[in-house]
Order: sequence, then C-alpha cells, then structure tokens
Amino acid sequence: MEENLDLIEFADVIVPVKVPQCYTYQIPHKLKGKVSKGSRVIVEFGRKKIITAIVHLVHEHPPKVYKAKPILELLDEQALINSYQFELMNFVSQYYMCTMGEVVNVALPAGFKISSESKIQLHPSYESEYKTLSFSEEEIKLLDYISKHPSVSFENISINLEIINLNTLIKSLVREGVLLVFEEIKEKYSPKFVKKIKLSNSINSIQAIEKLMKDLEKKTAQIEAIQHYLVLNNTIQHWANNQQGIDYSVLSGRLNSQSPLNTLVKNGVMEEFCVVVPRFELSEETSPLPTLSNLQYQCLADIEKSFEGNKPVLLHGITGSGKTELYVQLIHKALQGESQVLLLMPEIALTTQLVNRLQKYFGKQLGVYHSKFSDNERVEVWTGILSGRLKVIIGVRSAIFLPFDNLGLVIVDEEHDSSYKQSDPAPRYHGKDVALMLAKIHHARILLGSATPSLESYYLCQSKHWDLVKLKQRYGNAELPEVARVDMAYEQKHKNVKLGFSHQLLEHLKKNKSQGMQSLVFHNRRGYAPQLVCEDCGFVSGCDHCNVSLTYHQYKASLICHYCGYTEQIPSCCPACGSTRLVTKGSGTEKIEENLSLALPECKIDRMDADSTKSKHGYQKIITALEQGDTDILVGTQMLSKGFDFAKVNLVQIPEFDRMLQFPDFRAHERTFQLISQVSGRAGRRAEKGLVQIQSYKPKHWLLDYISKHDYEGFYEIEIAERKKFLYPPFTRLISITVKNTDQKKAENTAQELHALLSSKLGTKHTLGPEAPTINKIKNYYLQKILIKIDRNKQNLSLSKEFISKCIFEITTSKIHRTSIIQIDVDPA
DNA sequence: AGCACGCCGACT
DNA sequence: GTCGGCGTGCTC
Repeated sequence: MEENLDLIEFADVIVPVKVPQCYTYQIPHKLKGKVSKGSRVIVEFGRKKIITAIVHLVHEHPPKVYKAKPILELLDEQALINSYQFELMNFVSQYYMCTMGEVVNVALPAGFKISSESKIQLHPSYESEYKTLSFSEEEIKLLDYISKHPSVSFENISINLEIINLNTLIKSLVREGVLLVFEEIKEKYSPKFVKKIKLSNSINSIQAIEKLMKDLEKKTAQIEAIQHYLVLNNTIQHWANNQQGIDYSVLSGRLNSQSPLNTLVKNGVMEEFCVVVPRFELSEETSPLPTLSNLQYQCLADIEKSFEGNKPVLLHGITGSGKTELYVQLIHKALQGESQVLLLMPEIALTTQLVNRLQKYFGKQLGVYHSKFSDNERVEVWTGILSGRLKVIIGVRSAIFLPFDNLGLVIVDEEHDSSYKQSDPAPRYHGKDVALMLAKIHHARILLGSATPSLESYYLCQSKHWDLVKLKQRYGNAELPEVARVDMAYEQKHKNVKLGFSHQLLEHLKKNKSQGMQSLVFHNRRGYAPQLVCEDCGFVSGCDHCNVSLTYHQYKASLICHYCGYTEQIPSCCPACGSTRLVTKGSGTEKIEENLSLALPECKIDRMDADSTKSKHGYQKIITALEQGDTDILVGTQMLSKGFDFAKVNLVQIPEFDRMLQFPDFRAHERTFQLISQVSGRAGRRAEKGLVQIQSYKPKHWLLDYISKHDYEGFYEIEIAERKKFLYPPFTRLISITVKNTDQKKAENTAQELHALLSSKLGTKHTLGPEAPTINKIKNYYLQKILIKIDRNKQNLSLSKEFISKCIFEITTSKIHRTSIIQIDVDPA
C-alpha cells in the first residue's frame, strides 16, 4: 500500500462516556497507517482526563472549527473489536436509545480500559525546606506523609490520613506550588505468570546426566532434586520434554527446601524461566457425548429441521426433561462445522454444576464468562476467542459482546428469566433480544429454551414467526411433582399454624428428613424481616435516602436499605418515643430459617440468598453441603429456582404464596407462574414422585389451578387475552421514562412538561402517567414515571423513538428542567 | 457522565 | 474579606 505522507490522518473515536457523538483526534506521524477501526487508543479528553477510546473511523478530513488533539498512544495494532461487534453495538445503541460510549462500557471488560490515576508529589524545591516554612498542623501532617511516600495516590492518602477536606487542602497546596499532581497511566490487565524450571541445555543425554550425578557426588539434596525432575518431566524417555520444564512450585514441593534448587540454578545446571498461563483453564474432555432418550432424539431432529428454515426455535421443555443434553448435542455438531457457539445463561444459573458437565464434553474449548470472574479472567476469555483457543462460550448477558467472528449457534437457556434484562445503568438491554440480533448478524442458528417460556416468545411461535419444539416428558420417565394447596384460613382457624408453618408442612419436612431425603423452602425475600416497628408509637425504621423501610438483618446485626445499601445499627429503643418494645414485622429468609430450626431442631437447615452467596465460593459451599447430604432443608430466594438438580430433593414448600401476587405490575401473574413452576421443578427429578406444598389464604386462585396441573398452555391462553385487552406486550412495545430530581416538585414539573410534549403526538391513551412509583424516592432522588405504549401494527417504532429523543432533548436543554435526570428504558422488565 | 469554572451565602 | 456551596457549560 502506498502512503501519502503529506496527508494528515484523523480518527473519530468513541469515548466511554454519555456523550452523543464521536470525537476527532489527530493521528500522530509515528502511528500513521497503524490505527484502524476497532483499535483502542489513549487520548486526553477534557482538561486532564486520560481515557481509553475506541477508533470508529479513520479519515483525512480535519475538523473545521477546532484543532484536533493528538492520539497519545495506540493500544492495539490489530483491531480489538470486529465489524460484527460494531454492528451489534450500533443496534444496541439505537434500539435501547443510549450512546455508543455506554454500550462500549458494558461490551469491553474493564480489564481493557486503562485508568489514569492522579498521583501527588512534593515539588522538588520544597523537599527539604517545607518544615521551616509556616504551614498549619494539618498541612505538615500531609506533607510529611507525601515526602515519605513519593508519588502517592489521592486514595492512599485519604485512607491513611484522617484529614477532613483533603481535596481542598491538596488543591491549595498545588496552587501555592508546594505539591505537584501528575497523571499516571496504568494498563489494568496483567497476565498471570508461572515460574518454571528445566535442565540446562548442555545436559542433553544419558551420559551428561551420569556425569552430573557423579560430579554432585555426596550432595544428596541436589541429586534428589534432579531425580524428581527427571521423573516428573519424563526427560530420559523424551529429551524434548526438557524444553517445557516443569512448574517450579511442583518440584520444590517434593523437596524439603528450595535451597538445592537455588544452588543448581546458581551453578548453571538448571534454569528458571517464566511462562504466561491462562487464569482459567479446564482439563481435557473426558466424557463421550450423553445418550439421548427416544423422545429427546426426536426433539433434536425437530430442532434441526426448524433450523433449516432459518427461524429462531423455542424449545418448550418441562423441568427435568433434559434440555442440557440437547444443547450438548447441538453444540457438538456446531463445533464439527468449525463454528463458534454461545450458550447464554441467567446470572445465578451459571454454577459449577453445569460448567463441570459441559467441560467434560468440550474440555479446553470451553470458556466461561460471568460476573464472579475478575477483570483479568474476562480479558483472557476475550483473547482466548481471538486466538481461536476457545470455541464454546457459556456466559451471562454481557457475553453477547465477545469478539465472535464465526458464530454458528446461539442458545439462550431459561429464556424467560428476567435477569437477562439490564435495568441499570444504560444500556438497558435485554440479553435475549440482543442475542437474537447477534444470531441474525452472524447468520447463526438460535435456540431459546425454557420450561416456562415468556409470553412474548410463545406468542411469536403462535404467530409463526418462530418455530416451537416441545419436550413434554421428564428424563428417565420421572413424573412431575404433585402440587398440594394448604388453605391457611382453615389452618389458622383450627390453630394448626406454628411460626408461619402449618402442622402438615412441618410434618412433611420431618418425615422427609427421616427418610433421608431433602427439602427446599422457597421464600422470595431476603433478610430477617422487612420492617422493625415500635409497638407503642408505630414508628417504622426507614431509610434517609429512599422512601422504604429498612430491612432487619439478624445475621449482620443491622438495618439495611435494599435500594441504596444504607446500613445502620439496630436501635435498642425506638428513635421516636424511646420505647423498648420494638418488634419485627413480616418475614425474610433469615427468619424462616430461624423458625424452622426452632420447630424442627433435629433438622440441619441452610440458607441460600444474595447475602449468603456474596463471596466467590459462597454459592458453591451451600451446593456442596446439599450434595453431600449435610443439609436437610435449604431455605432460599429465587436462586433456588435456577437450574439445579439434586437427586434427593423431593419436597418443595412455599409458605407465603400470596405475597408474590402483590406486585403492581402487569407481569405479576407471569412471574409467579414461572417462579413457582421452576421451583416446583426442583422436586423429584429422579425416580420418586416429588411433592410441592403451597400455603395460601386464597388456595382457589386461578393461577394455582394451572400451576398444580402443570398446564402452561392453559395459563398462556388466559394471560395472553389479558395482555391483548389491556394493550400490553406482546401487543404493544413499552418504553418507560423515569424523571429523577433531588427536588420533588422539580421532578414533578419536568415529568408533567415531558408528558405534555410526548402525548401531543403519541396520544394520551398511549402516554401513561406521569406518576410517582410506589417507592418514590431512591438514593435521594425523587422519581416520576411515564410509560409509553407503542402499537406494534399501527406505529413505527424507530420514528416514535426519534420523536421521544427529540422531546427529551428539548427538556434537558431547557433552563428550568436541566437539573432533572431523564432515563429511558426500552422494553422494561 | 465527570469536571472545572463561576457566582452567591455563612463564616474566620 | 474567604471558603465552599452548587448551577452551567464543555469535552475533539
């Protein structure tokens, strides 16, 4: 390629900030021809901020009204983001009405972003003499610290010194020229090294070894070290092995001390070296593919036939029907066709249970991508795909942004799951819907699986946009569990209730334990109790920043706000009237756990919720305890419903069913049906038939009829009619707009004005609100909501979005409303 | 989104 | 008089 050296090149870059457009930088001479679309560059953005940006376009047109700043550094010679990814990111930015910068922020693992950190240093001319000048006590304290720790970060100082208004103090000292502030750039990702050891290249024959042994003579420790090495490395049989060496830690572990190794290295007999290793590497595949039942086999054939028609396929397979085995077969076939595969999972389902199973089949080709992984680990999955090492990715929603270049199959497991939807921050995207676009871009097959499909997906099958494949029998002929309803009004009347559990529930738990079986108790609320109430004056402990009551957490001995995380000590007396008669109202998983251990002291009870699974291996510990039979009863939130499979669980109880229907949301019925069906599906997955017990004051509720008959289709018919009647999805598309302001009045005013603008064109019938949500204040912001319904047939979606953007722009740039924050959520969950 | 600049009230 | 509050504008 010929280069015109006179032309100055420019690059339009995407900055990872909420700004609508790209920014143009000049490509310095030394980087000419090297910068291309999809590479990361380091640029100065604003006065001092140094950021990582993505090159979007390289061109020769200098900006007309300003002088472009130069690109400081190029991080990738080869594009990090390919054209498929750009297309997908563009789609997300347009469909979900957010900026490309916001999309880049979720698409790139944080490990790819360099961060600049302000470092502080004493000005050289003050180094020795600051003590003689007149500074305040605080200033001397600070200067002493900085002179002892040259180029220290702001964070470091604020942690180690207790100085109020540290920021202002530093600023004034900078102004006086006593301190210097500079930006230090650091790449976040660091590869993992392993120290290896090998024999020197001069030792390359049996004779050389024999001579060496003779030379070492009585130095037994060194001889022992070499003998261990030769065995571990298998050097004598294959001299080539020596080049790979062995792990230093493995060899030193066999010895009494490291000193013989040090001596051998010092004398040039052995050599140490380092290699970069992946942080996450699975072993070779060990298992042949699973065998399918006749029914599964038929189902697989149906799916493949549907794939031929290039439509998405919905697999409606009841719980325990063996969807995973089908996935494995499909993945295997895609791999044989040399293409990449993405298997999406909801957040919590991504547990070692499934990963272990898949790695047995796919070995080192499998990459795992999810939130409990560190930044470094995520970067390695990314580069693993780029290098071709990883072919199958199992991941959560953000895995759709990985650098696939040859995707053949996408599977969305538990497609109904609402954790596919990101609600905050922007981009508020739905992993399932973006996965559909991803498959479309790659011309890949896409399969969505669920025992309880979302109404939207099932509707798309009914209307022939997708194909439907059903798997209506459990694997190994296990039966679906029996669902029993317990009438709580009746039980209360006959004094059969103890600590929230009716007599029969407790009896079943007891019986189950005595038979060596295990039980699950589902309760969708964490903490001990949702409220702490004063019995004398009625005072309820609430959050200062949000309009909610604080949840009582016994385990952490504190009151916690579930919306902003604000935590306070449990008061010993009422903050309002001083009374000591404080009681908890309602119950969370902690209280259920406590009540059960009071009622059934012979049972070992464990709890699984967001609190008990916070640490990286917290979840695993609970699962292992259950697997090994150390737990008789597991109490938990909806985490229980996600994809686990235990042979000895044959009883599931839901003590507070009624609470689940209380949410003021058009999806409340659908959610409840899905959740209960999924939790129920954990019972009796092997030979013996399981039992589900549901306590309710309304045991005749229609929803319970369909749940107990395991009748998804029946439920669907009822619910879809409701959606049609009240203009909800799938018959309309929803866009939810939230107006936030620290001033309640201002939030209301902005929302009203925005509503007036929107409804002028979209119509008042399709522009609901504005109204304050049930929780009208979160993190000190007052909230107002507007809900827009867009008719699927009569209204053009992208035109409507354009209009909405225009309205919002008008509001946010007006003088009166500019303090309000406006957030858009397309297809809110 | 951040972040610096700039204009007004509560203090030494 | 100054410190620091927060409204306002800008980032190539």
